[in-house]
Amino acid sequence: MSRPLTARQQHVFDFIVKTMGEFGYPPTRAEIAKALGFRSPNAAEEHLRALERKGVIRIIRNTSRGIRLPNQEPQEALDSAVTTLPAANVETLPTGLPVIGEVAAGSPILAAEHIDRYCPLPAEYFTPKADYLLRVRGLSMKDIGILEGDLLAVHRTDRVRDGQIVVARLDDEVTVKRFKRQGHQVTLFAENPDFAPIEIDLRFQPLDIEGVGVGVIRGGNGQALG
Amino acid sequence: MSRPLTARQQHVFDFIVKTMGEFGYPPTRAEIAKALGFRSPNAAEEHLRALERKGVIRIIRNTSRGIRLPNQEPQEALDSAVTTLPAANVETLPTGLPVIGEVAAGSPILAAEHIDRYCPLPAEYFTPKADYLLRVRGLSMKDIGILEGDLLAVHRTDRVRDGQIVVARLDDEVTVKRFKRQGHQVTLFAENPDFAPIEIDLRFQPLDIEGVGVGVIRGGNGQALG
DNA sequence: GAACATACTGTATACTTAAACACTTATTGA
DNA sequence: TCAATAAGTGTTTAAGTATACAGTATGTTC
Repeated sequence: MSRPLTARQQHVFDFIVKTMGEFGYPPTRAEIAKALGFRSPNAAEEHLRALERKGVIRIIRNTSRGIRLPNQEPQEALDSAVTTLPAANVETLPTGLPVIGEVAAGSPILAAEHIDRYCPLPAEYFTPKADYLLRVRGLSMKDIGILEGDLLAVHRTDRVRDGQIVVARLDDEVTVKRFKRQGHQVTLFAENPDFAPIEIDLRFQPLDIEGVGVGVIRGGNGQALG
Repeated sequence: MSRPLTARQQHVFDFIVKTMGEFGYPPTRAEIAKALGFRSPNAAEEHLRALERKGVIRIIRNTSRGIRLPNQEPQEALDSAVTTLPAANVETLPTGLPVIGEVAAGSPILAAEHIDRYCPLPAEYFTPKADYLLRVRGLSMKDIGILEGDLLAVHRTDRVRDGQIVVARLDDEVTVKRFKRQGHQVTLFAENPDFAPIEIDLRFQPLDIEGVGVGVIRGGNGQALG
């Protein structure tokens, strides 16, 4: 661990947290300066650099309000907002896990029109909890028993570990693979000798991790087994 | 209340929610345009105006990333949503499907002492309906995606057709195989080259068919996927 | 058939913001 | 006492961003 924050750095950090809680987005340098009484936005800039060096925030370069708190987990609250909001908009009150079919390019997985139906299984049946069921296309994961048409239970997160089965978005296509990372280099392994691993250099190619696989369901849609 | 969102407006809204969950701050007009495939940031601007008119977001004027979700407000609402949903499920789901672990020699499958627990899924989720879930031992069916530890949903019947996945009792052992019959001769095929088919002559050897496989569930008992 | 909303393309402009550079002052530890 | 760190002021600039204005096309409603 690095050194603790100075009193002034703590003030800046507290203001960031307070702003994000109050407004839903981080402050600018100018806003920090005004709140803390600095006459120059550069004072805020240098405080942010110090906070980043000490690991309590992350700065996204050249991005307005590009401040992230790695410690905080807004994932849960916002995730449930995703799943409850469509329910509020739609007249029906579906229970259970949404089943996601085809995912159109450029659109988020949980968009309402992707939802085929609901599977009457509580999210907590799986650990960590499942957020949706993704209908699997292709046989690239057949060697670990994930076949065409299966429903993959997915827990939404972008924090994944080596060896996990991940749902990733690559060139706007959603794919299921085994994840491995070495520095900038990510390898997505199929579990089928007919499919080559996919290599991604995170510096040049974007990779969105949609979640990790936490379960599989086959059958139940009228289709025969085998 | 105002009119519901159009499909496209829902896409934009979903992207905002996703971005806030993923990065901790809302997107810019340009980021929305890029994600949704617009060539002009003005398309995003006008969608944001529409979303604000319909009350699902609030726009802070002349502020970068100045988008707020009024729904995101209270921790209470989200917490109660989380806590009430499982409760609703418990009420609606009476018992669910019994999960059968080890089956002792000489005893019927559905004997009470074999029941590990219950899976909160209605029998009718599968077709034909499932009567119980059998925990699979061994990898003899791995080529059709039935692995060690999986739960095989079983419909109780002794009328089976060629090619079906059956639960059979052979020498008081319960086994899962693919069924094929020619006159007196029954062949039980494994789906794994390491296992040889089992030949049974019904005139000399008893074969009890316990049921047919109608589905598979993996995960959900705390075990990791993959 | 006119009026209106949705859903965009394309361009332009002014404000917002991040971030570099130059410099000052005080405090701390070697 | 020297060097490093913290905590600033003040200015500048390029990039990021919101937002207005002018169109086009396609539906839906009265």
